[in-house]
Amino acid sequence: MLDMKLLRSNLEEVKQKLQHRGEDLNDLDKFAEWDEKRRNYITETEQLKAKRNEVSKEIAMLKKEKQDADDKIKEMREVGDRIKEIDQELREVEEKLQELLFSIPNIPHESVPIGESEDDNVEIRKWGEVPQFDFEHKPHWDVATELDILDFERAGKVTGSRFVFYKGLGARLERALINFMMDLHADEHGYEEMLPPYIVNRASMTGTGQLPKFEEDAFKLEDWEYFLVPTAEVPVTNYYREEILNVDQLPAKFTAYSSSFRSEAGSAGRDTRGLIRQHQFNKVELVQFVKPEESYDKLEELTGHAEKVLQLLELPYRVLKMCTADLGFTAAKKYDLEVWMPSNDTYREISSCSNFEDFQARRAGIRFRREAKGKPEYVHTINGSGLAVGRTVAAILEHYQQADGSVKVPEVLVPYMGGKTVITK
RNA sequence: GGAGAGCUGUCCGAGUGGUCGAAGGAGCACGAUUGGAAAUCGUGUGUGCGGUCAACGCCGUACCGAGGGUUCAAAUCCCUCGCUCUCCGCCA
Repeated sequence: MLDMKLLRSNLEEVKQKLQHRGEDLNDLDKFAEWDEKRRNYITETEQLKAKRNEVSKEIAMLKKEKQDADDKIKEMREVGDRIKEIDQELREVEEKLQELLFSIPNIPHESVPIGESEDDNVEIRKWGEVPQFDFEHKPHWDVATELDILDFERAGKVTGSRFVFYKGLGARLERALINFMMDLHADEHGYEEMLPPYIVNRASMTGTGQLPKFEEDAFKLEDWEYFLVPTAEVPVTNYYREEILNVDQLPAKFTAYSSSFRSEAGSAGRDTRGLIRQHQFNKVELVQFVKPEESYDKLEELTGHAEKVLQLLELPYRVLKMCTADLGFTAAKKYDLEVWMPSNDTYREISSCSNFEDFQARRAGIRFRREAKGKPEYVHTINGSGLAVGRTVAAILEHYQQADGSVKVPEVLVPYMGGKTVITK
């Protein structure tokens, strides 16, 4: 959510900054009208309320002295009716205004490249060598199915498409990766570990920006105003919803493992095979609540924390700076980490690191105070995957496969795999 | 699932229709006192919105779990919902 005061004073400038996002902004023109209406209603109703409060005190006095107050009571009854009318109008215009505010995306940071599509994202660095294989190379789903460590078919029977069973050392590998990532972020990168609820309420989904606009992307529980989390970002960011933090709590850094659930509405037919696009996947998330002046430095730092996972796993990747058209609704700036995926012969997204500035904080009411009596200010929130675990497994299976069909265990994972150095049949 | 109790400011806690943004206490901040500290005394100590101001601020309004209702007037009465606690049942 954007600052209403900013919209009030610089509407044209905001529109200009948003124009490269490729979003429909026609409603923005209504802002000035509704905002003015709202303020007029407020002024009017508050004046009447002041009057009512005043006269009510007089009525109390009169009654105490056993005097007649019928005239004043009658007058106030009319005032009360009028207040009700105006409040109703006010409520209606505020609803429209809020709907509008919730539909406006975040303003891109000045360092974000202007672009029309994902083709305009800018590669800013590359790490590692793209591998050459001297044997017939297989996609990860074939590697895994032959080793009997992933079972897509039975998952289709038990649940449906885009679900999977991990088995044996496959399940162990997923668990090893989760532990490895969590340990790295908790012990080396200074994040506090968190295990959040997998189900959240509507207010939380609204706080981080999934709702109201993207409800079709989420799994909603029937008969409940509850949603399966699409990412641990939602519960962890909302941990401090409607709170005022002390400045010495910042930066607050949390790393959380959770399963993530996405309906994948609109991506029918894409990545139908393998682990790349599942309705349920595991993810280790990094979330930071920071002071506004630090958020861009912290974004670089957090992105580095995610990159460190790929480096330790020795998986080649590149970092993309997302352009205005590919920022998503909530981010002011975003880096994607893409791992080389041999079966696709291209890089595939494995992490997304974003600075939301105060966009989420304003929606979720997360503030901090610099001094004991200072005015509360909105924090900045940043987060990133560190990493998407399923896609990491896919990358490992493809990069570490050997000619005989076995898969070597990356060195850093060996202790997490009970000492096993290779996955064989 | 059944029965009951509760939800008030940073915290504890009083308040069952009028002068209550809310007693009292604790905490915290500042000042006095002190060589320094403790103790003591004094002052202050929420947020949103609207208005006003160069600014400190000031004025108005709203907020006592959330939302609705009754009333001239609601922390206080009524309804719905949420959460917490206790007992019973069930259960990993």
